[in-house]
Amino acid sequence: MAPRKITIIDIAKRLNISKSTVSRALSNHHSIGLRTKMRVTQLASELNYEPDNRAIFFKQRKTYLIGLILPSFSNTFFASIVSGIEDIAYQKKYTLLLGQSRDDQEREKSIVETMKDHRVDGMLISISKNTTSYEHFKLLEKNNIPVVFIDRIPEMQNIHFIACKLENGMIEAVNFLVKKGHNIIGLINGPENLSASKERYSAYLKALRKNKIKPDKKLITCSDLTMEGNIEASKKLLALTRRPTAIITFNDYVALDAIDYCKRQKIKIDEDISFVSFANEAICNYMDHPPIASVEQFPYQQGQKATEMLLHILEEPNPESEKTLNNLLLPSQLVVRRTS
Amino acid sequence: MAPRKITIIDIAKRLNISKSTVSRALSNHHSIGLRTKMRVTQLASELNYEPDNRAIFFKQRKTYLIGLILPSFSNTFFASIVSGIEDIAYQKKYTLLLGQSRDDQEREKSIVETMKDHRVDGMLISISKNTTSYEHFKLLEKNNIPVVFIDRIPEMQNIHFIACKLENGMIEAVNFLVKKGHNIIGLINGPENLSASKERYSAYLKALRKNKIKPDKKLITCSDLTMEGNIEASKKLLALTRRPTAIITFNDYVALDAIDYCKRQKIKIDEDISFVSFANEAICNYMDHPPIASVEQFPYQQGQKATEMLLHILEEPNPESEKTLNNLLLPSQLVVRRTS
DNA sequence: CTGTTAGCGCCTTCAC
DNA sequence: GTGAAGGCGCTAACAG
Repeated sequence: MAPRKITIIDIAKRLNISKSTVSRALSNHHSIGLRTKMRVTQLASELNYEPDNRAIFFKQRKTYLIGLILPSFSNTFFASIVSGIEDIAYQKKYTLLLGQSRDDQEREKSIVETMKDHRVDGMLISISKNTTSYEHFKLLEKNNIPVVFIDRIPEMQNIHFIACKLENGMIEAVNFLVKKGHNIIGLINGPENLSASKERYSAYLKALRKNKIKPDKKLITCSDLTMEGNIEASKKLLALTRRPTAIITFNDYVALDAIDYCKRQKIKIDEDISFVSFANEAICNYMDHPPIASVEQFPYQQGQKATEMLLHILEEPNPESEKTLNNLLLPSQLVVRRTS
Repeated sequence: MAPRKITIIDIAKRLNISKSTVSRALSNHHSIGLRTKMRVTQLASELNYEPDNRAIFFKQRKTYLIGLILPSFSNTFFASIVSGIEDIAYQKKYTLLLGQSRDDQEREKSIVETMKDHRVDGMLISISKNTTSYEHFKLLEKNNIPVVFIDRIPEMQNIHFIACKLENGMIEAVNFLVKKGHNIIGLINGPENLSASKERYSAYLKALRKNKIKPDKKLITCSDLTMEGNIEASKKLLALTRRPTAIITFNDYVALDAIDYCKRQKIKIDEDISFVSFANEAICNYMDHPPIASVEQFPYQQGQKATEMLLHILEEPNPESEKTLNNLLLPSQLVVRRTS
């Protein structure tokens, strides 16, 4: 049991006044005499009195806590999301509760429950790539805890979410490569259950068709986004007799592993093969042979918008009956890297 | 005001029993009849009853919340610290409150206050590189909120902390370079007020002396760790008439900027100049010319140890009078990169 | 076995 | 201007 701290009752006793007076004095209520107000604030600071927010929030049935669950923080994409979220939340006096799912559905579930138990006012979630059951999210709905999903969205009805529209980025990517003369363009996609993968996939097909290129199933593969998976996928595409001259990857990290693999196989980057990826990670600018272009997904902005959306929902407690859905798709954008 | 949720009182009323009975039934107290226990749990789940942890913690004067403040999450060093922390905290049912100081003292201060207001049980802090006043940390002490500092430690007396001992790493680094034939070895250090910088500095001098190399002030410079600062520092060292053949940098990111600068100046990496750095960031393995060696600082382990330390303090509420100090210095370790 | 009561720290009517 | 009383949701000491 933590040690007791100074409360308004302690102050009241010492001053021989009632706790309500102390309360009012501290919150600068107009109907309190200047003298008592002074005495109270004086003593309060002497005793190092600190109001207990929890008691207040408790009464208000509010915590000013937002639960945030991401697969991981180790890549800068998610780190940027966090920054965007934090900047908005911080302004509005909300604090973030943090959890990494590690792409583990059970862990995600358990974190959701913990945060629910902490009575967070709302949640921001980017789902794990292995999440296939959505029971834990429905639990939140039951508990009237609003959720805004970010970037990795579950396939559920009636949810709030924000994501980056990948279709246009993928089309720009394909167009870019075609313009450079490529017509055998491979795709290393992400886990199939992610909506982000499905979106890339269909946009890829659409873009090829627009460019009158017949899709070749052999040129399409998936990775689980581990280094091993990335290398495995690269191996598969590069071993084809009809080898691609360009590959579009799920994100920059996949591309980096693929490029590394090529180098070890003495396949020359930007000559034998070119890479275009997603995420536009800044670290790639330090590479000698980064992907020549990358689709920017604006993680910082996604984080900001998601938070604004959530706060909007929180501040506007409209009746259940007319629950309005909030969702937003920011357009992505192909960024061509400066050639060094 | 958030909507009211089901409470034990609601259950008690419907069942015509007292709320204490409900409370006991729910927490599986031995002295409750099986029948009532059944009825209670039954109704509870029907009504989607969810206990309010806050009321419980409120009584216990505990929150199971740990405040975490880091300069940023965008670099993987801090991301690893977070992972280490989270893994331990998660096991012990503690949840993390998150804040980024952005290396801004005022922001750090304000986050500390917010977390104090949320009555976190304890805090883990890696201080901002611009923090020079420690008032906000003393405030925490006054409030009996224990703090364990991680990696970036303020120069205060009587604090708990964990860091990585850099002296041995720096000495290994210098020895390594000397063995490779270098005797003009530069240093790009970090902000001077960081203890981590001071430690590198004195270890650097010590190591040179051990190797009978006379230190040259011109070969030592500092960066504020921004890209501009890193480049500025590189410029300065490389413009020397007695140009270093090797440079040790504060961390990998500094080295990357320096290497980038060299390349643009047509200074050949690993021929004209070699780099050794700190942090051993995995991303460097993708580079064509990463620093040839880097001092591993074990951020994940630091995070783990810090959390264990904090939890130990929390669970062992020994009287103020005999407050024991906890601190730990993990040894660092020079890691030589595979040459590709 | 179960009910009553009190209290965690604060705010907020309602009185005077 | 100030005090008294009640309640937020829950647990626990004390009675039966």
